[in-house]
Amino acid sequence: MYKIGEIAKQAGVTTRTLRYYEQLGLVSPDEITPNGYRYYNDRALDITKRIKNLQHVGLSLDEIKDVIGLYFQQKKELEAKEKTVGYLQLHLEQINSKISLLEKAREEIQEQISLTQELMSKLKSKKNV
Amino acid sequence: MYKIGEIAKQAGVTTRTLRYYEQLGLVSPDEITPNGYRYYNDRALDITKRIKNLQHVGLSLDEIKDVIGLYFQQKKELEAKEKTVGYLQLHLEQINSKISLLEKAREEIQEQISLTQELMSKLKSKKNV
DNA sequence: ACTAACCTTTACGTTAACGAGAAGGTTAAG
DNA sequence: CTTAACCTTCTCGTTAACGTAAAGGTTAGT
Repeated sequence: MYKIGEIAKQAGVTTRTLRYYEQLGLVSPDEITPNGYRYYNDRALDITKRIKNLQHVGLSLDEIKDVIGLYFQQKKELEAKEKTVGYLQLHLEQINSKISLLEKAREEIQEQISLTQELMSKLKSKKNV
Repeated sequence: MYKIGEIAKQAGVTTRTLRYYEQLGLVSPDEITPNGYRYYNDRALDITKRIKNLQHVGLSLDEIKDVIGLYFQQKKELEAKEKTVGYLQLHLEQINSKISLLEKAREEIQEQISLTQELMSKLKSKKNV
């Protein structure tokens, strides 16, 4: 069990952020002692890291709320599995479309790089005459 | 030459957004007539679309401002090419790290999908006894 | 020349995702 | 048993990226 500061440090966020996530229903402490101290487990750390990653690639906390559970399914509940698969596939498409946007960008950048480098070598050969 | 509404429509943004981008120095009209009307060319449309894409994969307008020019280099200026290549490579790394985050997410999702589907088929075979 | 459908600037409003105190209680090591 | 380093709940502030009128000028088709 870790206190909030420990989790925050490991996940690279502030304690404020963790409480805010909790408020949004994204991550919750495993236990809250009578005096109000939050105690987390490793799972909360993983979730927090994943939230950060998804956020970093352009998802809002609101969108993340809809999908974060899909990453950390307990293998117990046997109901409504079909729905789960549906959500997973939707999310997969979302991810894939972002990937292809980024890959397009990457191609363009690489093209610009080689174009520019060609230009530079032409300039250098002129200088070396 | 297109008026602002036309560009907005094509790019899938509002006119407000275009003026806001202009204010940030991201896209400018080709010409502004004496009465204040903005007239754009196709290049502005391309830029706007690219901005939207980059924004969609998690870059802020501030970050975009630093790189958007790299996508639309005029092949004229022959100075400072080395710097340009440097910036391009930095941006490329940025893109690549986002891609790998997304690919990790994708793998996890796919794993969850197959896990869940396995579970479902087990359940179905039980039912069919 | 009329009018719908554009365009302009100015300015206040909104949402998301926290940051930054204030005021005070808790823990853990020496 | 003291004290530094934690933790708590407020509450107000901030930045980004626009939205949304308000009040008025312009264009283009009939």
